[in-house]
Amino acid sequence: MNITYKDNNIILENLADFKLRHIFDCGQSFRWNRTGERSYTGVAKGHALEIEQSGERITLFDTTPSDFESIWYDYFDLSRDYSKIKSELSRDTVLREAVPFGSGIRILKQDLWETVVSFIISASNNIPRIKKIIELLCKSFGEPIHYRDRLYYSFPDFRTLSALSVSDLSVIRAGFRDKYIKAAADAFAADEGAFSELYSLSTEEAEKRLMSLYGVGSKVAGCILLFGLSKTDAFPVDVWIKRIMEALYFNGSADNASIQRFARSRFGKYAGIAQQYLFFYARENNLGV
DNA sequence: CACCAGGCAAGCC
DNA sequence: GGCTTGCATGGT
Repeated sequence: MNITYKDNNIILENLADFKLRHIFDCGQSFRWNRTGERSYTGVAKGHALEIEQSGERITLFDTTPSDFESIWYDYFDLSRDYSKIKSELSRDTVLREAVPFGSGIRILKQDLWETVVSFIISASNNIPRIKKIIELLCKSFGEPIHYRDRLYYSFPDFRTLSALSVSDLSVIRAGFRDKYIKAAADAFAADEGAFSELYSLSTEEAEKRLMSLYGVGSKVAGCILLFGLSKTDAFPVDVWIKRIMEALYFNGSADNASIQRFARSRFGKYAGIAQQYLFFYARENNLGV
């Protein structure tokens, strides 16, 4: 990868395995929107960013080398060799076919607290509405961020949300999920250390602790492990993954726990990345609808 | 062609 | 089974 800094923009060249559409359209994050033919704009870690891709050339607008190094390089998981992972996973015949459909997928390293709340909101919900609720949450309780003559909002921290009542949260129209959000904020505020500890725990142990949160079950915990804690062996099973796994590996019905067990033993430490290729493959091909 | 009523959506309790 | 809400769907 070639990194240059020119006119307040960071330009990346010769970066393999990176496609914005694959990264932002696989259900892992909810705060990025298409703002141009080839660009997306979003907010992460308290910073807004517009990022554009034309072919192999990626431009991060109006940012600094310092922010690139301390935020975006890590956020976009640029140190990971996805080519190697893809070739390892492609020993599986199903994945060999699925991987090319999402060849530019990267697992974003998102903020833990943000993923906890975002995936609590995702339960029994659809993406446009999840995005709306999160946008309302940020507009209502986040901090304003000025970027390129526009106003954006940070994701509100847990202390801010913990100070609210459940009824204060009704403005975001999260429905029955509002009490889960409040409970998660209280849990983080009560013992922040218990959650920063999760990074160093095994996937199983971290999953157990996440599932002790009100409103966090197996699927939501899996997403938090994968997207918020970078536990690449986590394999969240949602209805799409369930359908495609049943079709391609089980030749019939299977319960979620069996699917998760099977996937983790078959795909190992990169099961979660395999899950993303399978998810994208299922969506792109309208499988299991 | 509006409008309404029903179902329902990447789960969890 | 119930939960909130908004939206796609199909019927009037």
